[in-house]
Amino acid sequence: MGELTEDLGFLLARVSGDVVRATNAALAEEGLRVRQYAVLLLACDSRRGVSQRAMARILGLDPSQVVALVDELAQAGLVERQPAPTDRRAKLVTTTEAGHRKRERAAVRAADAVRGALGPLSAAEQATLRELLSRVARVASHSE
Amino acid sequence: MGELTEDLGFLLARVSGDVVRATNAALAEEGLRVRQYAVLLLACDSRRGVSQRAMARILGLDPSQVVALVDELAQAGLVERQPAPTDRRAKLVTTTEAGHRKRERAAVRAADAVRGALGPLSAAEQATLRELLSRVARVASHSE
DNA sequence: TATTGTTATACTCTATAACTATA
DNA sequence: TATAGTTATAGAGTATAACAATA
Repeated sequence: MGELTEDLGFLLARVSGDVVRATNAALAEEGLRVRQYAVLLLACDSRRGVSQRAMARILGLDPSQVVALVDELAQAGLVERQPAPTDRRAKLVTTTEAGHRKRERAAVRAADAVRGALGPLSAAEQATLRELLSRVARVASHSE
Repeated sequence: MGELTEDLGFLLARVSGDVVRATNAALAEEGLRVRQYAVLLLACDSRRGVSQRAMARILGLDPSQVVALVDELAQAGLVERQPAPTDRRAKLVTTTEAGHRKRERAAVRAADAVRGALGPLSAAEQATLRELLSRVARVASHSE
């Protein structure tokens, strides 16, 4: 074990890659990839829909990438674009009935995959990890 | 804040993405990307050189991806492929003088970038993060 | 002038399959 | 028969720039 394996940047990328791989494999049975699943979740958990710009900020993606993801989900009948009442430039993404059902099934598979990939850590340690990362992510979502 | 922002898989991918982005930007001044930097580090920290297969296992990459990375570093004069004495199939990757100097400069920039990207966490919290992730990564490196 | 959504383009990363030479 | 390195290819992810409609 050399210095690389103690590098925090490397470790994040390494573990994240494994977790994304495992999650993608699990979600494939529902016809979804992690990115699409994340967009679906954001739409599901919002009352009146989310603008694509807001999604991009939360996801850490370029707005143009969100367009493609919403396109795919819309084509699959899982989400819909609706005109925003207050701002005619914006479109709010909302979830269809099928989208909500899909999300339920996908959430179970995704959670299992993540838990499996992080097997070496106890539930308490996974909670610690979640707390630390969410602090970093929260700052990033605000400043972008 | 909905359920997505509490999802451990999402948080890992989100933070990892930001850190890789920041590190790539910092390493660009040395003409390197994180992947190349990781390979350079592995070669630097080995006495007699590392096989590409071993690198692939540690990095969590397909062996064919390592070929391309070593090609790029070799073309830049930073590493060299040498025949393995014990196994004529294998080639050991070693570092040149220029490679060692490049690594020194790159390491400073990379460390700064990671520390900056994880700014919301104290040094102790970053150490906790490192310890947790290294346990997961260690298991993954063995089983693949 | 700035912002939302969008299209387009190029580049990097990821996933597979196949081939060669050795073991 | 299995392993190390390699080549090739297609698909997913990332990074920019530009544009129309609207604020």
